[in-house]
Parts: sequence; structure tokens; C-alpha cells
Amino acid sequence: MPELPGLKPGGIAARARAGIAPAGPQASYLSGLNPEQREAVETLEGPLLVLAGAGTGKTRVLTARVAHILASGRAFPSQILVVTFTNKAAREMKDRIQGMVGDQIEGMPWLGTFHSIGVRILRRHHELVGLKSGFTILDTDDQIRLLKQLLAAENIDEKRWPARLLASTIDGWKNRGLSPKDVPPGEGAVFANGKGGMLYAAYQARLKALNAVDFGDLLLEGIRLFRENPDVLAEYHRRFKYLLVDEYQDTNVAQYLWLRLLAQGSKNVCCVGDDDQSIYGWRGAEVDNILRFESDFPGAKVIRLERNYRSTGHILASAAHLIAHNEGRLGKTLFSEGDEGERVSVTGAWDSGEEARAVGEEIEALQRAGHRLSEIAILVRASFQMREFEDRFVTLGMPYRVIGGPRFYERAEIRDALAYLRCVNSTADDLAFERIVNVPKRGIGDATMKQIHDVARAAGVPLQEAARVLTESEELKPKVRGTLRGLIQAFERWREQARIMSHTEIAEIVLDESGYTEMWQKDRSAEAAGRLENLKELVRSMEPFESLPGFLEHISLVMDVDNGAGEDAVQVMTLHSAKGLEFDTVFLPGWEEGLFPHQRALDDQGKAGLEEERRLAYVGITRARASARIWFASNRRIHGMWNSTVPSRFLDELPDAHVQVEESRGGMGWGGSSYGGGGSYGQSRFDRAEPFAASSYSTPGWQRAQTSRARTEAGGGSGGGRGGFSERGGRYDAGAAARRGPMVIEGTLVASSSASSSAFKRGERVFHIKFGYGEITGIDGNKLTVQFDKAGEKRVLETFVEKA
DNA sequence: CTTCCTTAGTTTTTT
DNA sequence: ACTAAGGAAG
Repeated sequence: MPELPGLKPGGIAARARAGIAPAGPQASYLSGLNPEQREAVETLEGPLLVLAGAGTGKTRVLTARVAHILASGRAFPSQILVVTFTNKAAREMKDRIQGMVGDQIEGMPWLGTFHSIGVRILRRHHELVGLKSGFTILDTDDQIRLLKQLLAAENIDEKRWPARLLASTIDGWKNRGLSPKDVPPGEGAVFANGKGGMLYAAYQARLKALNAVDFGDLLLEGIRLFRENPDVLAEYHRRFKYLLVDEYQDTNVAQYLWLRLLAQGSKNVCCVGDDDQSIYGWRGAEVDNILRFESDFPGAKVIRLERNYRSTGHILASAAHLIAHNEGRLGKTLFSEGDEGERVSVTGAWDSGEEARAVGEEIEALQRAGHRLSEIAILVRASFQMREFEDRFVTLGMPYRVIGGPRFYERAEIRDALAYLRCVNSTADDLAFERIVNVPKRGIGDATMKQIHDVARAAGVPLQEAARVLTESEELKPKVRGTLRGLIQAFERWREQARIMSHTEIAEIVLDESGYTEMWQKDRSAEAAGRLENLKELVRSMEPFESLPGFLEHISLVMDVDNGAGEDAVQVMTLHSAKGLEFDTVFLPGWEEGLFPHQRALDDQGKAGLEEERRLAYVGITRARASARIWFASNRRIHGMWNSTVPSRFLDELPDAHVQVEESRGGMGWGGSSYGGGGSYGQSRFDRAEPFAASSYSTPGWQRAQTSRARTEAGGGSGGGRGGFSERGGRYDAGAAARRGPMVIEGTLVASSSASSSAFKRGERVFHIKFGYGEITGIDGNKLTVQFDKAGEKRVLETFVEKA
């Protein structure tokens, strides 16, 4: 841990007196900033909130601000605290600051994630929070294993009260800055009939006994440290002259408390964020933190960055109009001085297969037109949506890259390998030992483990030591005793070797001699080769580190690895992982009720959930520089069952004037032949044989025909009339429904969810192409609830059924 | 202790 | 429909 250079308070003043002037107007880092950005950079004193809309140059402001602080001689590099959320953001920030200030970046140890800075502080003062030096940081697997033991000890049925649930409950408390004694009794009682609070306390006690902390503790213990040791806090107050926080809308309560304690010193705290891009409420982020900034930090100044440099006019206007449906915003209006560009397109597809096919074709066309694939992204709401696109790309031979998904260090083989290394590194790492004691299979199962545990508890020693003692007794069966002794001796041997060999050599020896590599070599499953490759990659990734402990510390905090980007491929990822990125062309598939907004968000969080989903939609659209292409499918398979779906309400919330509704290109136009001529894409024969051929449904023209027919039959409406935004979720009201036209944008009908009155009656028998025959049990606008004979009750658009 | 079968749960993700 | 994880049987 590099110590800080000695601080000489007089130093800065002296420097200033010596004539190192505040940056002049020519300073290179100021050039090209717009007036608001420049104000945000130059407002150094007092609390400042920079509300930076999507694409308004947020990172630029943060980095220029650091450069400005340094150039004006107001602080040493080591006196600036810069906090980000992710390692990726920290890395990016570091690179960009380096680009502006060069080597001075080396003197900035306090640039990092909340957690990495949290560890750094705890390591320096470990004794004050009851930790020994070299404490370990648990990963989620360790956490679960520990909690399972606690549940077993309390005789709590793990079926009814899963350890995972307890883990996330405790995590939630920690996110809110609650230590065991602070948990409201009522809340603590929710888990396991009143034992939740007690289990939390027991968990914390176990962590202390293991000399370990979890991620939440990195902040929580920091808060406790500061509160209980004013002198320590005062030291940091003196140290941090300027504090900068990125993505402030994502902070949770614990992070806010931690930050507020530190900011009480210099008060020069600058938070940058965008309330409209808060999409992590479900993991504890408090939008309230940013909404309340001005009252939390008295005298705070707020600067809005609203000039967008990323997207064209239509895209920006669409996003702005959509997000305006949210209440409880600080309110920003993005504008751009660029072209209007191309309208946001909305296209319907018959099903998710056609959606993937059509998007694939559009991407091929873009490719032919000279667009780079890496400038094209597909942003989905849920990861299961990715598969269909992947399948399609594989068939097309289209290069693609999935971003996100299981990260490198979370893979089982990597965690196993790391557990071996942790055991070599420390005899006291019980959780690591438990993980690998029987991997590969050695015949050391629950029974033997229980014996080891008993000895360990009785003697108050770690498991490895207990195992060693056991092998010297007569307690174990000879065979087990032999293997266990072999393992223990191997660990001792590796530890010896670790003193003289490099950590990469040791890693190879351990993986080889433990039989772990061999286990995967013998494995005939498809993933085995990849896993072996990952193990090699792991050893490679150790090279830049000085020592084994250094490496282990790093990976406990940095769970991602720089996966070599580079090659030209379509980027496929979730909307969440797209935050902060931008592309020329963005495809946004799956805009259907239930999927987006996701039903669970609505069920669990109600209006707040809906607003967060809407922010997610906003994030999605604003990723696009030149082209945003939204899709919805009328049918989607969820959990293996085909469901008829309804277009997302967010489509209705887009502004007419900036949206272009397009014909699906995947189908063959309408009234035409059967699907793709060959119908070879998973449509059943049945689909093709029907007059309701798949392609026809998806075209706005067909829907317009259907809707106007329905309206005519209901005795109302002028065809193609101008429609307003339809209201959702209301009870069925024939009169109102008849008065409302379907939503029309630029003369083209958008599939609307509750536009016209129904041509159907309750109790009527109907036929659906996918679900077969059924009886109508309910009508809501143009949505029917049908009890199908075979498929059960479904909600379907009336345009997809015919009278039986 | 291992193997096979049943069962439950399938939004988003970082540290 | 699928998978992963946990429990019962061998």
C-alpha cells in the first residue's frame, strides 16, 4: 500500500505565491468546453451538483475539473478523491485524466471505486474496526456458504428460508447503512419467523472470527470507523481537499453516508449524475440522493448540462418526450445543435423469430452500406432475448459479441482455482478450503467435513490445521485419512515453494498437482475445453502482479477482466450494461408489455418500478447517435410457452413527429405469400396454411384494416383519424374506446393497445392461430382475455383471433 | 460418497 | 422449455 507523500500545508500556498497561476483561459483542458461545462469545471468551492444529461460530456467535465484543480495549484494529486462505481469507469477516468495531466496521475491514489477506496481506508485502520491485517474479502459464494452454515446451526429449514434470500436481505440492510443493531425490529423479524436480525448479527460475528469482510462492510465499517474515531475522520478531512463523485444517481444510502462524512471536511464535493438514468434502484441505489442533493449539502450549486453532443434531433426529442412521462425528476431538457437526422423507427414483427431475422437483415444491409459492425448494438431488456439474435447471427455468419453475462472471475473453474491459491496464501481461509477440499472428487464428503469442523471448533483453529490434526489421529478411515493427509501436505509443500518461486509458477504447480487441471482434461463435456482455456488465462492475468497476495486482493475487488474488444462485431447486451456507451445504430427489440416494462418491475415496485423501466427506455434510446430502431413482436415464447403480447406503453409515449412506423421487412409485405416463401424459420405448417399468414399480422397496413373494420362494425370512427395517446390499464369503457382512435403517427397506425371498441362479445367462441379454440372471458379495449381449450387463459389482441 | 431424479425458478448487475 | 441445485437411492 503506497503511503501518501507527506503533506506540507504550506506547500500549496507557497506554490501559489511562487506564481503558479490559476489556469488561464488558454488552458488546454478548457478549450472546447461549452459555457455550462466550463462553469462546472471552474466552480471549485463548495458543494456542486452537475446534472449531466445523456451525452452532454459528463466525463469530460470531471476530468477537466481534476486537471483544473491540479493546474491551479489548489491541491496535490493525492488530495483529490475521485469515486466511481465500476472498475471500468475508474479505469476510463484514470486514462482520460492521464491524457490531460500526464504523470501527475501517478500521485493520485484516491481515484477508484467506492469499494476499492473503502478497502484502502480499512487496511490502514483495520485495528480500529476489529480486523487483523490481511483480512479477506468474501465473494458471494463464500457468503452463501457461510450463511448456509448459520441456518443449519439454527435449525432453520433452508428450503423455506433460502440462504440466498438472507444474503440479499442482509445486503439490502448494508446498502441502507444499517448494522445489526440498526435494523428495525419489524424488518429483522421478516426472515425465518423473527430470526432475521439475529442471523445478521451472527453473520457479522462469524465474519469477524474469520477475519473477513463482505462488500457491504467495505463501506459500512468505514462509516463506523469514521463515526467512532473523529481523529481518523479529521485526518481524512485534512487530506481530501476536493471530492468528485461520478454517477451519483447510483449511490445507495451507505455510500451517501460515507461520502457525507468525508465531505464535511472541505465541503468541496462535486457530484455528477443524471436522475433520468437511475436504473439500479433494485440493487439499492437511491434516486433520492440526487434529488435531495441541495438540502443534503447546504449552499449547493446546481449546474445543468443539457447540450447534447451525441444524438440527432429526432432521437433526442423522442427520448425527451418519453422521459417527460416520469414524475419526480429534477427536470432537464436536452437539446442539440446538430441535424434532425433520421426518425426513431418502430417496427412490429409477428414473433421474436421474425424480429431477430428482420434485425439481422437490416444489419446486413447496414454492413453492405459500409457501416462498421462495432457501431451497431442490440440492447435487450432481459438476457434471454439475446439467444434468438445469437442464433440468427450464427446462421448468417455475422460476427457478434455478447457483452456482460457471467464474468470471468465468477466462473466456477476460476473460483475453484482461486480457492486453491487462497488456501496456499493463508491457512486460515476456511471458506476457500471448504470449496476445494473435494474438488476434484477425493472422497472427502459431508461426513469427513463435519469431523474436521468439530475439531476446528473444539480447538479454535482453522480448518486446515484441524484437518492436519485429524490425519494424525485414528479417527478417520485409512483411505480418507491418506487423501486428506496428501492434500494437507501438498498445501504445506506449495507454501514452501511459494517463497522461492514466482506466483505464476506456483499457480501452475498447484493447479497441476492438485489434479484440478486433470479433472477438466478428463471431462468430456462441451465446456471443458473453454474452462481449461480460462485457467490458462487466469495464470496469464497474474503476471502483472508482484505477488500472490497482491493478486488476490486485486481480484476480490475487480471482478472483471479486460476482454479484448477490437474485432468488428455487432454488440449485443442488456440495456443495463449499455449505460455509458454509445453507438451509431441501436436496435431496441422486445418493446412489449410485460417484457418492457417488465412485469416484475411493475408487480414489485408499482409506479416506481414503471418509472425506472421508463428511464431504462430513455437510456436505451439515448445510446444512439444516428439511428434508433425499436421493435416489438406480437408473440413471444416465455418459459417455453408462446404468449401473445401487446406493444409496450412506451411506444405510445413517443412523440408522433419524431417517429417513423415501418413495415416489417422480415415478412413478405402483406396479403402476400406465405412466410418467406419457404416458411422455414420455425413456423408451423399450420401457420402457413392459414389465411392469417404470419407476415400479414405485423404490417401496420393490415392492422389498420382490422382496426377500421372493427370500428366500422362498432358503428363509430372515421378511418385513419388522428389518435391521441391511449390510456392504459383502465377498465373497459365502450364509449371512450369508440371516441379514441388508434394511435396514428404520420398517417401510419401504430399498433395500439386499447384503441378501438371490440368486435367481440364475452362468451363468444374464437380461434387463435397459436392457441387454438377458446372462449372469451373478458374484453379490455382491443385486448381479449380468452380461456383457450388447450393453452389455458391468455390475453391476446383481438386482431389475432377470429370468430370460431 | 456418488449418481440420478425431482423440483423450483427463471429481470436487470457491481463490488 | 430449460437449467441448476438439492434430495433420495444405490
